[in-house]
Amino acid sequence: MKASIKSDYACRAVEALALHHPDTRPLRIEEIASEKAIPANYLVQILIELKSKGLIRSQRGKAGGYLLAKTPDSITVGDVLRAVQGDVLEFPFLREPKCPEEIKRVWRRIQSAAEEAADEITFEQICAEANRPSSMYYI
Amino acid sequence: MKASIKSDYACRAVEALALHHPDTRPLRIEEIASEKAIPANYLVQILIELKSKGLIRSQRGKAGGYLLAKTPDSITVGDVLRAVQGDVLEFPFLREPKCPEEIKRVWRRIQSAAEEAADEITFEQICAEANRPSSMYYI
DNA sequence: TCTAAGTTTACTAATTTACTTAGGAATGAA
DNA sequence: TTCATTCCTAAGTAAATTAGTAAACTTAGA
Repeated sequence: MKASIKSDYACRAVEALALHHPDTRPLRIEEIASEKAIPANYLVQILIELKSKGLIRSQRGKAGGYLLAKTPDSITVGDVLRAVQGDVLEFPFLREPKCPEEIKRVWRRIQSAAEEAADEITFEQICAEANRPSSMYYI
Repeated sequence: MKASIKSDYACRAVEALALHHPDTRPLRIEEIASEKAIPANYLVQILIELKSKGLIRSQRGKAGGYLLAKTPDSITVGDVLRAVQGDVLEFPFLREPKCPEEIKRVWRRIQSAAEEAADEITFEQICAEANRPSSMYYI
């Protein structure tokens, strides 16, 4: 099971918007892209998906750009992963009748563990860590 | 993050060997393949990987086949996933310097949650569930 | 020495990933 | 109303991965 860089880009982008919050000036794609080292044309597609899931909102035209649609404490990593992937962790063979039931239960347990971990982390927490010197973790 | 069917096949194969345990007659690839509905030629490659990681062992020649190399209670789902994939859950961008540290911490938390869940499940437990009628789960 | 098993390597079609490109549509200012 | 600036949408694509298939080889027992 390998995570795609798309999830990483999505979280970095939401982090950028969360760090900008509650400023009401929209952030342009180019600003997010250069700040977070994400290819701008790829980022567009990710932002569209995040928008369609109601996590962020956009403003067109001059002085346009992106803003969070909710407060950073009400957006979790799980929300972002579900927006850009189907699920936090997907097990396509859960719908496969040939997969034994006791093995399906294994996959569901791992799926729940990952999902619960992702749903516990909000972007408010991530922003707090970003603003804190890293040396604090070693005290 | 989508799990590949290879992981599923690997767990089904180890389950077959665990259910057969402690019988010392080796199980042939064809037996495992037909019992667990896995393409035999693909299963070969998976069994080789499990063998190279020391989870199962093989016997060549006539009356050859596969056996567990350890007892079912000492093999976890995590062991099998690490054998056929690099890791239970892989985040390639953890080695990417452009990924912010606070985001890396997010991935590590999800990774740990999935890994701990996978390491808690042994094949002895899976065999016990396989031998139990499914209706027991609803009592 | 025959034969039934595992072993190894190579090949491949289909899909997914991580983009790029090109143009269209909205917004606000001149 | 025109124009620059922004987001929006669709299509295309090279590279990698997935999920196999196939063929030749090795080993061990009868």
